Amino acid sequence: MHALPYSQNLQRFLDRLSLRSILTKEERQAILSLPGHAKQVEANVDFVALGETVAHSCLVVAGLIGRFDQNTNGIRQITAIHIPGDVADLHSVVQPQATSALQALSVATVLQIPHAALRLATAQHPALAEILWRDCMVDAAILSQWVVNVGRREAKVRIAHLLCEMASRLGAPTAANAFSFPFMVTQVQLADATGLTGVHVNRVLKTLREDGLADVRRREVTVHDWEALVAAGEFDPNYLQADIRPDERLRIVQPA
Amino acid sequence: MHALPYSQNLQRFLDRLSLRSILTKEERQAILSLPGHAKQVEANVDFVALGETVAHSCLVVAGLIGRFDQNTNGIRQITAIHIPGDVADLHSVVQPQATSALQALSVATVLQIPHAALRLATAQHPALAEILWRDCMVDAAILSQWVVNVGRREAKVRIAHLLCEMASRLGAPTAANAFSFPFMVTQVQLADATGLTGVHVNRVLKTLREDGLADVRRREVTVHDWEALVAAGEFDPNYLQADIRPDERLRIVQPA
DNA sequence: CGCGTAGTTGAACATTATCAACGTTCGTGG
DNA sequence: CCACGAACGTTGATAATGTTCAACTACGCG
Repeated sequence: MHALPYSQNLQRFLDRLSLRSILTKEERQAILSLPGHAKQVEANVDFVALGETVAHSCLVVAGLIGRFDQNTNGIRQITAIHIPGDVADLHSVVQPQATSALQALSVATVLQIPHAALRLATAQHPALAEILWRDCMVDAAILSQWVVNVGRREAKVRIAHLLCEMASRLGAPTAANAFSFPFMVTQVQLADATGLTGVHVNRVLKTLREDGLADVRRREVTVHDWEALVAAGEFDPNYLQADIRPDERLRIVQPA
Repeated sequence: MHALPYSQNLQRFLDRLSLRSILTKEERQAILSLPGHAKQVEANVDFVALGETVAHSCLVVAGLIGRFDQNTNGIRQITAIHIPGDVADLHSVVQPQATSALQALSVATVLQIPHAALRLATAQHPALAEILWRDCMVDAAILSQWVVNVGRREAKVRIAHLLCEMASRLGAPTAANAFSFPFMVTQVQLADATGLTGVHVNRVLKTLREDGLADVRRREVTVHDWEALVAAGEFDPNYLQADIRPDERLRIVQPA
């Protein structure tokens, strides 16, 4: 993994927070000063296990991190995909007993930030509690959409929706209607995220390709017609809360 | 609706918070002193609409409140069911623009608590921010299980799981293996919560009845064999985080 | 007693799963 | 740099699960 300068990893997290919250200079500095221990995590290995009590949260530095649950037959369901800049289990600060496992979708790097440091930061800067809380709620809004995706959309729509969501979150779509972006997941992982089987995902991807919407292969998504893909995926990016204007960004505790 | 003494509504919310957090006397008092405006909400009418910016959160006093999303065909998906004592949209304190609609499942009463009051309380008692944040994360853990339910379980298991979850959250299961509890939802709402059709829910409920597991009729669930229902629903109550021992309850900001 | 909502049932159909085989790509060590 | 094995992707045939449509029944409320 290309090692970014240490502070740059935290900068991405700060950027994410700043999308929805206003931070003072001191609060920004507190985020950027968080300590952390970089760790490489292998694909298909839990680095946080179900039921485990953790003492740090994992900032995604590179790669993708999935949140995994399963039914009693061991059939898996991915309930969240975290991208660089996300803290995959920020919720563990207030709820350290894991209710899902965490796994890299392909080899990834995370920065383990001790809860103690996050707690200290929120104690010194009370507004940070609300800012981190808000960050968790963005993930909850995404999760809510996943319920709809898996519960009330057909296979093709589900996959198109997931592709749209990931493209948007990764900041891939530009003015152009066609573009491509790396997406390091297998078809089976795509199936686990959409509640389908690997075989069926394969067939759906084929039709997306044949319809000229998008080509998903070799861990890369090539969108040929973004508008059409958005329509096929019934995608309305509003729930991502990613385009909140600066004057709409929230601040509950007023700066001193 | 039988009008509880006003403070008793907030007491149930405080009870819920106290299940997972330790509150000081002052913090308890701050919760109990929250102002609110009681409001009766009709079934099948959004009292919070998608995209609306709200200025208060709704504590459920009586009845059940559903969080509704839908696909572009208008087919609905219920992503959460809130019971008395829950604040259905506590997240709106930090994210006031609604990403789902709220509706009563049958006529219900809510207490609208102004965000301003909640903000003031958290400003005066910083630990409340973490306590409310934690409360939201309990709902997120439930939401995560709903993704699994809808994505990776068969119809009968889904419905059994939902019944188990609601029974547990309502505090219905006792030492006895058979009991009953009111559950004011229609079969179609059950379908919207599980990602099925009303017709299929009807058939599944019939088999649950024939198998001697549970009888769901006339807005009342009669569990005949709790253990068997738990097995049929692949239900592991751990994710509810409802049985955290007092010494495991969290407190980040230490009392002064 | 009549009307609207909710629940029930059957038959035909659609979507997705399952099973099984085969093809392709990628990474590793010789 | 090539060969090999393992993981990943592709395809067809068949089966299971749940949907749709349509009709009919039961219940609650005025």
